Amino acid sequence: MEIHTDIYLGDSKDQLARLAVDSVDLIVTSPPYADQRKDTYGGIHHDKYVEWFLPISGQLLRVLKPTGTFILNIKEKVVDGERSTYVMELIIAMRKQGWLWTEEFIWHKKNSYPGKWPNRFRDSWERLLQFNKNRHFNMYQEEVMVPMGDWAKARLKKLSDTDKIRDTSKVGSGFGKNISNWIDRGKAYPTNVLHLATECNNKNHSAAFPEELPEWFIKLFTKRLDTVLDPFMGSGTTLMVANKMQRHSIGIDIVPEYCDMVKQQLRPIELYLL
Amino acid sequence: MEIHTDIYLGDSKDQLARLAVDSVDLIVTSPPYADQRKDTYGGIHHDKYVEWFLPISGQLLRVLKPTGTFILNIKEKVVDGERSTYVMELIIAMRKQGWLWTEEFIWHKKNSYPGKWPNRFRDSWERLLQFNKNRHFNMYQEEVMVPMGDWAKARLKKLSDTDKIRDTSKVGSGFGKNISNWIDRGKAYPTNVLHLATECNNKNHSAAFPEELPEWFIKLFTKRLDTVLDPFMGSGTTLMVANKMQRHSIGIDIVPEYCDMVKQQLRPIELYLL
DNA sequence: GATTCGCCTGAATCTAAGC
DNA sequence: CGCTTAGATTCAGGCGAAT
Repeated sequence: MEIHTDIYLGDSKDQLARLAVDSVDLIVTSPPYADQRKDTYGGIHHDKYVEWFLPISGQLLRVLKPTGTFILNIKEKVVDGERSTYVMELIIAMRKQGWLWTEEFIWHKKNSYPGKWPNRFRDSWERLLQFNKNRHFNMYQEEVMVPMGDWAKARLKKLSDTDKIRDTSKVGSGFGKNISNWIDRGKAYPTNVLHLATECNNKNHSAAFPEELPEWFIKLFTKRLDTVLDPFMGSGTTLMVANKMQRHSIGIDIVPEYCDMVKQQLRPIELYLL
Repeated sequence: MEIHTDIYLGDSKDQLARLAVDSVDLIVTSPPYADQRKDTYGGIHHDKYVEWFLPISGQLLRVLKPTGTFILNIKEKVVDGERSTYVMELIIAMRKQGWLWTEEFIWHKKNSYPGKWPNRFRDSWERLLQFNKNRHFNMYQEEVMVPMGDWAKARLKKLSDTDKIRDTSKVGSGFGKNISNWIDRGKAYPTNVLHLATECNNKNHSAAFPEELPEWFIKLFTKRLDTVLDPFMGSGTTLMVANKMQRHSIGIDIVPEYCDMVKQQLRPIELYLL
């Protein structure tokens, strides 16, 4: 039972063309945002971003399985006192390309970058856009259930009358059944807001992507031996997590140093699994 | 020192035409979302939403002072398995109309509506879009500062050498001065993510708008005797808060019952203030 | 061992100076 | 005068060392 990890060096668009149609279960990636990371990725201007990204998302649409999911981590920065609109335009353009814009998760970065400005607060959230090929896709919700907060215990102690009335009026058998489930497992389904701190350890690469983020989506949208793709691999956080979780993975990056580094880091994990 | 509260019954676009140019300091509103509230507001279809809203935002652009701010609470719902894109299109259209899209705050609704779906989690956030007429606008950041985390107290007990070095190396006199500020106030500036529960004890009006929401923006963007406008008043939460905070306010609603109700509720507040 | 404490830094953004 | 770069401002989580 071997876990494959393939790393391709080169431009995403070109390397993606080498992958087979309908071969990937989940794409999780954080591409270079507009006007950032000039040194490594060239820094795409916000006016050219949609034009730059569409050929890539076209390839992603090709390689993703019909039941698969594409998670895109992105956030527009401030340009000349305004939020840039390229992400809005990208969503609209990707829908025309054939994607379904299924959901937008919020990543609340609890430790956001400090700073003070006369007419703006610190930016402490990013978008996690979910795209799909079909309305029906694989989703394993039970895998990401979270422990209930104290509010649940308090509420369970004594159900108010309106609680009962309101819920039983909507679905005949819903509420009572759920309650028993809650007591059994003490867990609840999460929402579309994720609270995670950015990675803050002193490694060489800038991995502002905490492991919990890909981990959560890999749990939610794949099962063991599925295939995860990150076309902007960077320091390889997504691949590392996929590997640990017994998923096949494919990573692409244009920076040779990143590719080498990820290969280095994967070796010990593979040995450990043997 | 009398606080004015004006309530207009009728269609927003028409009633806004009665207001003077550059007369409002802050607009906070939660218009009917697309495909919702059919019974009271007619239920605007998501394909027609931009077309419906632009004449209203045009009037708002007219009545807002150059230093004023427009906060728009909105969230697209799911239509046929996808998030509707009308909010994205609205942002792009309003920029063409002359608005600056300055910021997007996230309202994290800690107690979101319960429910379970096969390929979707509960939606627990909404957009709070900030629009302005100019890059420079009034913002009173100190009014909404929040208590610092515990780490601050510990840190202030004894400043480490590196703390001083890091900051003094960059700015000659910066850090010592700041530290004293911190001691004085023990507070920090907030971020663009707001954590508020939805109002549970709401009465007749369908839109659950907690008082803390308009309160926060009124503190942040206005001072005493400024004017606050809500062109979709509903149950009048914004006006009530504005009144309590000694701001003039203007409310518009097409539903006579809401206008009557808000007038009723305002009377005791006015008496109290006298 | 459990807890505290200090060090470190992260997709920030504005203003002003430089070219 | 427009574009680019430097300087200034400022929180919170995580990790390792110390108690």
